[in-house]
Amino acid sequence: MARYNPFEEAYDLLMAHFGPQHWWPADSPFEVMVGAVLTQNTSWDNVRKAIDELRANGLLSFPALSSCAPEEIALCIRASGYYNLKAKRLKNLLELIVVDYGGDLDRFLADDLQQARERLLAVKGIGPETADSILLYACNHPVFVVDMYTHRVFSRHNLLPEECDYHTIQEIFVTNLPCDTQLYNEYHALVVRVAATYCKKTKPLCGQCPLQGLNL
DNA sequence: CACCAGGCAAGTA
DNA sequence: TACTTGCATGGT
Repeated sequence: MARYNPFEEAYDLLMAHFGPQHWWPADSPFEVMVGAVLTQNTSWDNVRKAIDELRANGLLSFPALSSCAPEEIALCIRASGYYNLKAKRLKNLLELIVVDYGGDLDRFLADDLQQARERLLAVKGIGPETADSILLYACNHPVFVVDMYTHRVFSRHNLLPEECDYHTIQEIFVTNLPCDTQLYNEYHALVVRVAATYCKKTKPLCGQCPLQGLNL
């Protein structure tokens, strides 16, 4: 039986402090995919405004967004920043569904993890975090999502080195945690929550952080 | 006013 | 390979 380790302990502390986060904040897998692109280096408040605007224009479905010109998408997602770039990235993602899955979103959602991840990463504008967010929160694959917050929170608590790339961080977590979609879902959401609450970039340390209770 | 926010790709040397 | 730059809005 596996030993209790700091990464499991951190999860228990975060869960005890914050409770379940009920991620991803979206009404459908397609909305998750759109949000995953829009939230690149962008606050969720701004992303929500953009998504609301897409919804108001009836564009929050694969067929609707597919038949929409990038210029019109850009207008809707203005609030999320980088709007021309992200309109193009959304189009690239939609094109993947058309080319590799015959325009059938459900086929993409049901594809196996390795193939779906390879294909996502081949899309211009989809990097490791965006791909893994889609795989976990839209497809329900057991993928541990890493982001800036993951690195900041855990390096500050000396559980990760200062210099550590995406794949290395991901490996550390998956080798120290059971492979479980629901666990990974809740874990990443809790990391975002604790970072937003107690681990801001400008504030070096916070005594209120529940991870201060880590027993190392 | 400066800085930050759930990245990624392209350019340079 | 390793470092830099562009992309852009809205909140603090």
